[in-house]
Amino acid sequence: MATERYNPRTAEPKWQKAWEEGKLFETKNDDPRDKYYVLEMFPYPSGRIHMGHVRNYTMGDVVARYKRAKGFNVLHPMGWDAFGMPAENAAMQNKTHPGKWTYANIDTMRGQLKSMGLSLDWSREFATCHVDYYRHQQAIFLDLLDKGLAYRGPGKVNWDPVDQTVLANEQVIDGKGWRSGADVEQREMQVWYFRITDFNEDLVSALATLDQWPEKVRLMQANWIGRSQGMSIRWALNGDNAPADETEIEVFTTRPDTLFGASFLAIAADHPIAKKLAAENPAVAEFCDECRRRGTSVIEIEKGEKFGFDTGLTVRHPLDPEITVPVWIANFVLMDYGTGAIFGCPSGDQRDLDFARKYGLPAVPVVLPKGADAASFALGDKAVEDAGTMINSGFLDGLTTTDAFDAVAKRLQADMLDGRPVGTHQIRFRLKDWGISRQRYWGCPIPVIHCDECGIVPVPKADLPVKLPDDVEFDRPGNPLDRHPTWRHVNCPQCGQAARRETDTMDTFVDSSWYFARFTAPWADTPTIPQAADAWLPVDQYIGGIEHAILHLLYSRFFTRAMRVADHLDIDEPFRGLFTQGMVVHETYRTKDGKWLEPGDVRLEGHDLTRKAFHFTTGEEVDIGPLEKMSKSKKNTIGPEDITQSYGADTARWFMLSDSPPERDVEWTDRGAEGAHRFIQRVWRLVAGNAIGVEAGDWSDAGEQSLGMLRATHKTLKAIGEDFERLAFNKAIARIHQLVNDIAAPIEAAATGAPADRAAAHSALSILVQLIAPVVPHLAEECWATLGHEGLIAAASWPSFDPKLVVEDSILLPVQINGKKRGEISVPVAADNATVEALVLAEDFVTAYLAGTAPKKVIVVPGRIVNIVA
RNA sequence: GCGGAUAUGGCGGAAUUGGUAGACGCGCCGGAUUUAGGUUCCGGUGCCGCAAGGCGUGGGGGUUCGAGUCCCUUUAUCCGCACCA
Repeated sequence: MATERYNPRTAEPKWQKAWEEGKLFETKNDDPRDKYYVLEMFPYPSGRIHMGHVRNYTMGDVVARYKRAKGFNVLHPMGWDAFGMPAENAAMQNKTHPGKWTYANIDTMRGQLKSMGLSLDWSREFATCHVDYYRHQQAIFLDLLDKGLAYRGPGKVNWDPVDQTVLANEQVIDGKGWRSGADVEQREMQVWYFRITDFNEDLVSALATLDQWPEKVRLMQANWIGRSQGMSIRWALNGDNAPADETEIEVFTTRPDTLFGASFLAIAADHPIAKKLAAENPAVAEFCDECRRRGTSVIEIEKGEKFGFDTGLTVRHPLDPEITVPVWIANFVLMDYGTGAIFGCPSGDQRDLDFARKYGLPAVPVVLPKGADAASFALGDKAVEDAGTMINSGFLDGLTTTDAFDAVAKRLQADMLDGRPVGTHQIRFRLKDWGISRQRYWGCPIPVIHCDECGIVPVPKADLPVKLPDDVEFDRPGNPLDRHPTWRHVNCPQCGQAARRETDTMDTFVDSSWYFARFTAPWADTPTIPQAADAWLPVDQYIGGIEHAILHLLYSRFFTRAMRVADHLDIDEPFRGLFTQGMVVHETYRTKDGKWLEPGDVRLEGHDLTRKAFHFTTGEEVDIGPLEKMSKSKKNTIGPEDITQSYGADTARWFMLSDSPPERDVEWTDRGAEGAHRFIQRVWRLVAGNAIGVEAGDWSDAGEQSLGMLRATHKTLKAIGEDFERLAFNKAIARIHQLVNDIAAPIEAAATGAPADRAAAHSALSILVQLIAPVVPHLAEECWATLGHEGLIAAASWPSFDPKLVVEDSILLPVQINGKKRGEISVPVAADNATVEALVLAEDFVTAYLAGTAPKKVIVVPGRIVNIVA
């Protein structure tokens, strides 16, 4: 009798209901078992769940279900990173309120996630845009203000002069405002900062403790924080034409050894001296404005043309006052880095060399590269950035670059300028303080009040929350909080005089910098319950996209430290294990006139190289484009419901983890999804088709074929546990395929055999179902019940492998002759090298090769390989 | 520009530490069953060659008994760069 096909459309909702009614995934804080906290980066409620989410949350769910089966008290929560710009854009476009749009999206997406069968604790769900969340964030802000970790200072923003609004970098397209098209200006204003640089040394050194983070991410963070050792050197300005009160320019350098190669000083357009010069000289002002117009993002500056302006000022060389060096303003020098001034050494730095060549500044070689001839060496188009021997450098000549560094340091620390050393050793960081002010509505209001009498006054904690007003309009650009008729007008909490609320809201990265702590006690009327946070944290396994490798993860690490200062928790690092998963990509389709088409609009014909695409309705031939991250703009998205409705959530889950290693991109293909579904049906046939014959029992008397089947099963069980621990899902899935291939025939034979064989088949099938349960939980429940097990598999313990069943007594060793495989030999596992060597040399194919000559050497790698050098 | 990564059959990929390259899946070819098709089952499938055999992990060079893996060099592609989340 043919087994009926497994029907996910009826099975999946049934088991989801059973889990929910049994409250299987609701986690208690007072559970005595060991904790395990698995967290996926929570989603921004953009509208619908996409395949990237499915992949991310499936990975987390496999870990959660596996760890739960292993006996841990697992915390696996879900929430919404719900503040942000897209909600305001939607509000402008659709004449709705950002909150309404956001909460509607959350409802949709929650439903989609639930249909995925994720083992989430929904009782801890929250959205960061809800006042019950952001009121606590305001409390934390006040604590940080109190501890000196939040402050207000000058900052630069993109200003759209037509829309009269601040723009995000994303909203600046080729230097123009995205809506107005106006040239964007850089404007300085007072903004709020978090003092992340207070922790820069710790943030970089503690990276060494994060041994369960990808090496790549740790490196990216270290480079981002950018610790560098060097010297701060003061250059005395030559007096006659220097601006008032300016006597020197301080420069930070990591290469004081190349000081004799200095041919100019370059300062940033925002350097105080440049500003003073600009105030007097329109040509300087024009040049500085031009620098600001070119944009300030690193990428624009580094890629763009380097240009400079000769100020006419000169400075005296710190090692030889006879030498004077001109001072330029240059667009590639940033006020944010170091001191906002550099000394240009054309021979030792490619950028400086290009600059010197462009403006006819001298370029004298000071480092002789290793192996170069001193007499003939000349500087070409390439600067010498590597170590070497000093030349043309006065008292440094002949020293190595390292020794020259020390010699210069010694000298400059002894030399005095205005009673202070000319040079001092310094450690500098590239990391800047975190600017958190956003001139937007849909964010957490910064809880301070500006009073003409008292200055900046924190909102008293008793007055929290500072709630966002609901009655706002998005009919024009700018921050609705600024033009709200009443919201900003309050009395000063200190003096009672009329005062103004801060209308800046916080960067949404603040919201996501502590949500993982909030999940440990989301009901608390304080930001955290410190005991709960300390018990659950750090997150044991955090999973998310590599795009967050720097900002979100660094901010969270900072926030954890800041919250410790404010006594909200007491841990070192927020995330013990980190995994960064790859994207889900899909082919793109465009008509000949360049319009994007959805996969559903396209009909594919042919195979591989001959493959062509045609527009479904017009029949027009369509260009098949490259694999791209699924995105609305390129219309190459596949929604999870497309799959769940036809194949079920398990198919989507299985496919998302198949084939591609989880850290790499995976391509969504219909064929792949079909393959995943085929496998699900295959497992169902194997289980349901044999369920009548098998039953639990003693299999110790089972036949050799049945025991072989159990050996294969237990070996796989052992290996899969290791795969899941390492998040090697693709390998686990390959192994499960292999196992099903191996045991399908023995199962069928055993199911109609002796009681011991039928018991063996029952045992093997039960283990197989448990192995797939973390990935395809609905199918596993259906199979589990069909095999006659009581209770839900979601609540069952992970099986343990039988050590007797995973060892072999003989092993097949490959035999190489001169490094080429020529045959195999079966040897006892216990055999020593001499025995193996003797056995190998007696083999026919070996003696035939050697033809009577003695081998030069025989290498036996126990358990691995034998190589004969003839 | 700076920083980071990747490269293996027709395709996605596997190969714990330097030890059988191509597991597993997709696709394709052949067969069986059913047949309206799909499904299902069995066999084959790196390349060249009739075969013996040879060649094969982006290219070039090196270390080693042995290299996808280590070293040098080179090419191509991808990602991040501080107000997108």
